[in-house]
Amino acid sequence: MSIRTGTSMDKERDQTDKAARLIDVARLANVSRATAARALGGYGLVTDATRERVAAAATALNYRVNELARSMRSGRTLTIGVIVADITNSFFTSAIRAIIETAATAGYQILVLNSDDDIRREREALRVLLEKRVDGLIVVPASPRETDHLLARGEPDVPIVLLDRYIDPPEIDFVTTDDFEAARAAIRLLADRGHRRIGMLVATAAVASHSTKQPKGVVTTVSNRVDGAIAALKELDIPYNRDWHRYSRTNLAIAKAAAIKILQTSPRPTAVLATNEEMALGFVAACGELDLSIGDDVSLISFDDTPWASVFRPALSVVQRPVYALGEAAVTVLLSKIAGDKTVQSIKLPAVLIDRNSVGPPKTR
Amino acid sequence: MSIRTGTSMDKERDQTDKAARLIDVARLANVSRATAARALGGYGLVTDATRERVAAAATALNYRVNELARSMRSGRTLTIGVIVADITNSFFTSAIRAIIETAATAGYQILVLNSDDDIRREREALRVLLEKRVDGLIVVPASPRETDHLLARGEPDVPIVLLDRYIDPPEIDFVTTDDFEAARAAIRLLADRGHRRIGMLVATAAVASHSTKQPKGVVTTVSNRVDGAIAALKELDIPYNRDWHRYSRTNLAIAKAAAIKILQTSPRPTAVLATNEEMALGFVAACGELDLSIGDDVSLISFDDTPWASVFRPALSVVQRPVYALGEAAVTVLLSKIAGDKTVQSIKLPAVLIDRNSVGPPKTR
DNA sequence: CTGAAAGCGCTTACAG
DNA sequence: CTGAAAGCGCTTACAG
Repeated sequence: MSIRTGTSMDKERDQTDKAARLIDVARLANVSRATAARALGGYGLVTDATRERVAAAATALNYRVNELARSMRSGRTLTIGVIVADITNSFFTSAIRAIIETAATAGYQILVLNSDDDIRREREALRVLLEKRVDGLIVVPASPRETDHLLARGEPDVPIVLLDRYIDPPEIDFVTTDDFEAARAAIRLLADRGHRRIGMLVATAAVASHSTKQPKGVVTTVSNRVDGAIAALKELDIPYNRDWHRYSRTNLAIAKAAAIKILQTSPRPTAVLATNEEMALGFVAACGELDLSIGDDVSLISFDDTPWASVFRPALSVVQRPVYALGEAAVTVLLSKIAGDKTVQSIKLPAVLIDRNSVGPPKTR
Repeated sequence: MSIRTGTSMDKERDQTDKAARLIDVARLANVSRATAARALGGYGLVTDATRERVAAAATALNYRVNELARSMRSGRTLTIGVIVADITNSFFTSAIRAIIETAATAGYQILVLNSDDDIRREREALRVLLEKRVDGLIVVPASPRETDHLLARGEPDVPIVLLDRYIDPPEIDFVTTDDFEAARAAIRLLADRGHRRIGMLVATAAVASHSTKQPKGVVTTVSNRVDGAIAALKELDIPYNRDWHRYSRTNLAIAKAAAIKILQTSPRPTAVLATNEEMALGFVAACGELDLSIGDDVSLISFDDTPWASVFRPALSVVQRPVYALGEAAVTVLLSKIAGDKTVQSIKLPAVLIDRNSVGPPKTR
């Protein structure tokens, strides 16, 4: 019967040679492949006796299903592809953790790729994920405009949800923070405390170093935060001073240089809003170098509540984005789309202001 | 000829219905599947004319190879599975980045899973990766002893390399830092600066909260660092004081509590070695709470050069592990094993001491 | 409740 | 240089 290899040392070979296949398990349990599959997969009808025999055979042979074959036949991989801008950024790693945990409860695995905020790498990552036949995609898009590859995913429509940022004609579902409101609230906090000279340190991958004017192709989180801040300034009749606003590449050294530029204007701003962890760090470093005391000589509020933000002296006042909820929501929306839901769901979650000690009253010299 | 579907609206269907397959491309280009595959894959012999015709057909149909099928047939997935303790930890994310970049140059993709330093989740992650038929594995093992699943990977021996930590009888290749020497050097730096009352804040997942005695099942990086530190103390004839040494779960609040315990002994240590980012942060938080000035009232040196370490005031003196080189080396070793190399290669890279401003002379009251 | 057969989409020998 | 055929390891209808 055993056509596969034939001779007497089958047992030994099974252990040392090749991974056991379903047919090996089936033979050992004296059933057909179909029955073995049903027993192992826990679907269809099988007698308890058969199920046990098959289970025992599988254990004996150290059988492990070949997911490649299973997926090919079933047409599903139970895998979600994720493309983030920067796997090294704590905001994204926290989001990834939320995605992994949420997806796991539904039996889905996660395949994470990095785009480095580079549209070419994003295209490449998308291609790879599609070739691996992921069942759905969660993408932090590198650009709000260059989106053809996201829109034309080829396949009979692999479901996709954008995370954190969205695209310009909002043709794809997204899950994000209300960045406009968050920035607006941050500015209002500064104003409430008496600040009238307010600057901004804005992180973006769209610029090589740092610059005073907004580069092209800036991502929605960036434009929304800037717009929200400017709207607040207008509402409050606070003048907008170009020299106090800088767009900086997301990089500590560059952020520091940009912050120094801002702080060397005269008069300098009495308070600054930083749009992410690197900008906050760069600002702190600049203050160290210029011997300015934060919360006293100059105030700081920044996006994202990193672990060190509360440990710093002074503890940093921050805009805390609901990162876990964001990742969770992205998966939930995606799973509903995978299940066939056609309605577009775009979710904007509110951020919360955590006021610690880096925002004091303005120091008037 | 066209058995698949038959009728006249084939073109339309190809665009809206199903993803194009190799056979669709082949038909459109008027060649066999074998030829189409060769043209697309860039292997075997094909005329330029044929190659171009096939390429045009592929583009026209928006063809994307099915990696599942390709892998099943070829027996390779060009994917490396990675299991890390904590995807949220900056040391591991930097290592992952190095792994991704190094692997990419050889055409390999990375599939990252998280174990949370939990042996059960590690087993589960391993199973998933093996079922997905990864070509190799890079694992940060959660335990030096519970290693049966790592040793018996089933498959005809899927290559594996351990990263950062290794297992007790060192039966599996590993790439790690020389933690013993690094800790020893850190202690010597403290001693050189005059410290004789030296404590240690040790991160470990093997304890629920914090404790004064070393828990069972501690990972090699932990035991090596502790051993290195103790060896240095012995060499220098510095007394070892149990109350100044704490094992803490890797968690900011717990680390802070543990640090407070250490700092409330009397006399308290004049310097402390922290074994990772969380411990350093916890120690800083504790000093803030107890109103102790770092580098003055008490000195600190810690493992891992995080972005904020140099921005803090005082800037933290740290043991900088060669994280990028570690990830790179892990991939290099793994690829050589995938290529069939049977020699065991265990690599220990040296760390470097970066002395900034958190280590001052001991303050004698 | 169980089995025989077909087929998922490729690539790999083998012929020509 | 190109093609016909087999087969990777499963699961899915379809019979019985």
